[in-house]
Amino acid sequence: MNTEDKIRVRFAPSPTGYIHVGNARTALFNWLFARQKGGVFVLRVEDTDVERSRQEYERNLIQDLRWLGLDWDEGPDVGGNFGPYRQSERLGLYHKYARELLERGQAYYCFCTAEELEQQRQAALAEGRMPVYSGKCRNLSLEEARRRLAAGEEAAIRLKVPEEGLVQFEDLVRGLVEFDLKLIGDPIIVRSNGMPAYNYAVVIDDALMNITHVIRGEDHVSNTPRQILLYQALGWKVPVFAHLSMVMGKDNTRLSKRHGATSVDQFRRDGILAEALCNYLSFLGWSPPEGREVLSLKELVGLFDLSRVSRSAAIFDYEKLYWLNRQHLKLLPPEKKLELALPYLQEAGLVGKEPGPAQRDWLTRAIEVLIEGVDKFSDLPQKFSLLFEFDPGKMDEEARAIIQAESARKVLAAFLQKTAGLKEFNYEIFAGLTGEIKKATGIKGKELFHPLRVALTARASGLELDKFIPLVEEGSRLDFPRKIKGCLERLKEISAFLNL
RNA sequence: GGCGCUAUCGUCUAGAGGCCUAGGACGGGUGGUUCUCAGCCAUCAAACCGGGGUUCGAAUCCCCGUAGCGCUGCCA
Repeated sequence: MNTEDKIRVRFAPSPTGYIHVGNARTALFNWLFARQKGGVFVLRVEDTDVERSRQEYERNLIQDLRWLGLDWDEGPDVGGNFGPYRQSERLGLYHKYARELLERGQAYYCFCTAEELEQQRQAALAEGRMPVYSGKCRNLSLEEARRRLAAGEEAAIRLKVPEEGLVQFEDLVRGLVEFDLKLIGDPIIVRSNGMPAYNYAVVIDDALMNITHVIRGEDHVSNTPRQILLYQALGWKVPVFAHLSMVMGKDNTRLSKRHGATSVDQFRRDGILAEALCNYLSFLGWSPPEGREVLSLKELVGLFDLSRVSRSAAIFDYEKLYWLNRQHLKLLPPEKKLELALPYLQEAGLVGKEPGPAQRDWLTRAIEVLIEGVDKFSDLPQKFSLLFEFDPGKMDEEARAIIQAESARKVLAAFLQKTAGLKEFNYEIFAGLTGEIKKATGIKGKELFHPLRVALTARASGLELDKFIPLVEEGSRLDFPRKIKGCLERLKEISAFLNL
């Protein structure tokens, strides 16, 4: 394969805030396609909207994309042979080709005012027509236009589009799509403030950057004919298009803050794994050929297939994302879990700034057992409260009921009595004692263990006691910011609480 | 309003005319795992938008309707 037909795709966000999962999905699909085909992935920043674009947003964008695990071969931060990669730095290019179109008579200056245009638009809408530009300035000569410009008048530049005919293209996910030229009208390519219009800038950039496949959201389908017309006017090769369906919220409206976390940044802060998010995002409109669904980024690259992308909109399902995250969590080595969990535990005030080896070792084991069934890292501190908190006064109804049952009081009295003089406690002692109580009272199983669980944890449910007891005992000897109470201390408190 | 796109379990989807008694996954229900919760395992319920064609045969192709979404900017 020579460089001429090497696949080149791009992700071209505008830096107007944090990156949304819908856009992240588009970025991912482009990246997967490029990586699988041995192509080039380009990052281009579309910052021509002076009103909304902000320099710092570009940093967020890059940070989010990198966090997701996507990398680009060319972009504003890494350079490349087709730069610059910020539209604001390509203004000269847009003007150059606009001039060419003007001189060839394929574009013209339009002096119509915004008010004038708005009036026509309303009129068209009222009559049920497609609001198409009237063509008022279409036949102004370039000389006259330049005279008026020199005299201080402002003008936008419009592309001269054939009045009738059909524009069609073969969309990789949608098949043949066609539009009637009568409904298109002459689009503005350069605004009167000198900035390029979106539909113009993308074409110049995609063409100059040798983009072969334009993979983007479905909301661009209606822009595509105008862009194709531009390619044709410039005599350039039209790329292949693939339009991805929209991502919706639970109520089938566009995904927004109302629906919960929607930005990549939010998911990262919630403690969702990047790989799980990519895995989930890949299922929005695509499905793997075999049944296996828990897939690494690398596996995704191998399996991805644009021809398997579905055409209908997908609703973002947090439950499935969490499930996938749990699956990816399980696959992580213990050290990695500790590394990722630590900030959340520190934030919650459970762990100090630099935990020593003993604490790290203990935390690693605790995380290993507590992370079962946890959706995301931000839920972990709550789980840790099982170890760090013990307050009989805060027991819920269920726990109280268990501990106050007739047989429970019997078990507890016996257990408390046997542990009264103990200086230390561990699981072996616990197991020995419960054996004795079982023999002495005949109480066993749930009746025996459940009250003891409540006595030791002040909760009705939690870790298996053979895991819980060693963790609490060892944890109580470590110097955490929030002291962990040992079992004997807990028993003393529960004894006082129950008045036994 | 116009134009475009879409339409399979609650959700993501498989399905490219007979392999469909419509498959999988999430979520839900039930049972098991002899301390709980979780996890895990097993199991159940759950869908082809409606109407016409085409065909020996349609979830799959065509038309109409309906619904949803997108676009309809000198935003991107």
